[in-house]
Amino acid sequence: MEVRDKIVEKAGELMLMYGIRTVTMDDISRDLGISKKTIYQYFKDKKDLVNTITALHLDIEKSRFESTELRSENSVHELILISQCLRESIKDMRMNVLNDLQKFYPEAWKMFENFKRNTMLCSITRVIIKGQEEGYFRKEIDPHLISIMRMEQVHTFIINQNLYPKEKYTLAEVQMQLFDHFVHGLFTPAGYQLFNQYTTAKLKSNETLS
DNA sequence: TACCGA
DNA sequence: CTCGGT
Repeated sequence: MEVRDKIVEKAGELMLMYGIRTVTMDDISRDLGISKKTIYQYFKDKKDLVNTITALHLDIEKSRFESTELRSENSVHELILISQCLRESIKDMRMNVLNDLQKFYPEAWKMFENFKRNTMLCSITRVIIKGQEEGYFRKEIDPHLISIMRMEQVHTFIINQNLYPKEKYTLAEVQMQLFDHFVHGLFTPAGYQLFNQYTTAKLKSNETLS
């Protein structure tokens, strides 16, 4: 494996775990057993390294969002897959990391915002349109408006954790509630019925697992 | 590894 | 003093 890739991999791992500012260039080089000089042969500065890691991370995320269309049987199923992607990508984001990006790495933060406003938004908008064509989602829904609302809703509750009592709910629980509320405003009776088939099937498979 | 400067 | 950068 290329030295550059090792740097990106290790730095990304450390920064995801401990936050960006708490991981120093010394930490990264020590962990890899290389000199700082070597890192600076591949990256102009720390900002450059952070941007590279962010871009790579978002690239992987993007391909996950773009895979839902092929993997899904219908729009209701795809909506479930997209929400899984959403939850996964939330799980990967440590609040520490997002704050550091927002405050000290504005370029990388912009990448995140673009990702949110492009990839995630497009996925949701597209699945809503598909669902309307298939008769599972209500025609009265404006796909563009409602997908923006959904996106902002998800994001607001990540960024602003003091919106809900943290001792009472986990972020995952909050997001599940929001998802449930969202889909039930979206479904036609046929969509609702199909959705329940998926969720009860999921419960059964969980029972066999445990 | 030592060192400088923010 | 800490940490990015030389």
